[in-house]
Amino acid sequence: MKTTRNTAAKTAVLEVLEKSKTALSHTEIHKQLNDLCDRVTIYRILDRLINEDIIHKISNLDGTVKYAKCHHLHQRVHIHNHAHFSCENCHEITCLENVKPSYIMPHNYKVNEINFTLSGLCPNCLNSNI
Amino acid sequence: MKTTRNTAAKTAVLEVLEKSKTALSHTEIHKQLNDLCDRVTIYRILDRLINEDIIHKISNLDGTVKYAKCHHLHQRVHIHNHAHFSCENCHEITCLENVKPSYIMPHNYKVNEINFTLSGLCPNCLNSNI
DNA sequence: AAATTAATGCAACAATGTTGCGATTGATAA
DNA sequence: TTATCAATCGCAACATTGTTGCATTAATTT
Repeated sequence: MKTTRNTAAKTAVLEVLEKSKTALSHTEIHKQLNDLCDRVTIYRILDRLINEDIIHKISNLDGTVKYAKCHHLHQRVHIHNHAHFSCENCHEITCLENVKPSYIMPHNYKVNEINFTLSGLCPNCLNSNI
Repeated sequence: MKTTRNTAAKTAVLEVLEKSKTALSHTEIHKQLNDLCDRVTIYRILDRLINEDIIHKISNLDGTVKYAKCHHLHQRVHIHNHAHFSCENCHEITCLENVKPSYIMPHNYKVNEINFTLSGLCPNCLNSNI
C-alpha cells in the first residue's frame, strides 16, 4: 500500500480549506495559494485528500465543483451524507451539517451515497434583501 | 419578450430525451443525433429547453452533467424537486419521480430548489451481481 | 547521510462549455 | 403565397477545467 506524505503544498491546501467557512473550487484554492504550487499539483492533492477521507467533493447544480473540509464536532468519522446549501446570489456553498433528509426508496436499489443540495438564498443574502 | 421557435434540431433533441429512460449528457445527445446539427446548437437548444421548463439539468457527483425530460403523468407543471439515482456501475441516471426527501432547515435560509441525488447500484446492476 | 519512492513541475493534451458573427430559416403579417 | 424579421444555426475561435507522461525534487525510512 502506498504511503502518503505530508508536503508543504498539501498542508497549505488543507489549511485553506480548513479556514474557509464555505466550499472552495479548485480555482479559488489555486488563487489563495498564490502560485505556491502548480495547478496540476492541486488537483492531485485534492484527489489524495478525498481518498484519505479528509475532504469531500461537492458538485453544484450549475456544474461547478467545490471542495470542503467539514467541521464535525467530536466525530471520529467524516460523514459525507449531509446537505449542502448553494446560494443563488453570492454563490457560496456551505455545509448544513445537521440537515439530513429522510426518504423512502423503491425496492431493488442499493444506495451507497447521497448528495443533497439545496439552493436559494443564504442568511446573509436574505438579510441584505436584494 | 422573445418568442421561441420550433426548429428541426430542437424537435430532434427533445425526441431523443423523450425516448430515453435515463438522463443523457450533451455528448450522448450529440452522438444520437448523428451530426444533424452542430455541437454548439445542442448546447443552445438545451439551454432553451431548460428555460422553457421542458427539461432539466442534473449534475452528477462525478462532475458530469446530464439532461432529462421527466415523465410526469397527468401533471401540468414540470416539477424538478424529485430525486435522481446515479448508478455507480452502469453510470445511468434515472429520475425517481416518487422519491421526495423530507428535511428540516435552519432558520434564515430561503430554499428555492433542491437537488437530491442518490448513488449506488440500480436494479439492473444489482441483479447481475457484479 | 544514503536510499527509496511519493510528490512535484512542466508541457502537452482532452473534454466541455462559451462567444461573436454572418448565413439560414421558422413564424407572422401582408 | 410571398415578404419580412428576428430567432436560430454553423463555424471558428476561445476559455475553463481536468488529465497524463516523464524527468526532477524532496519526504520519509534505515
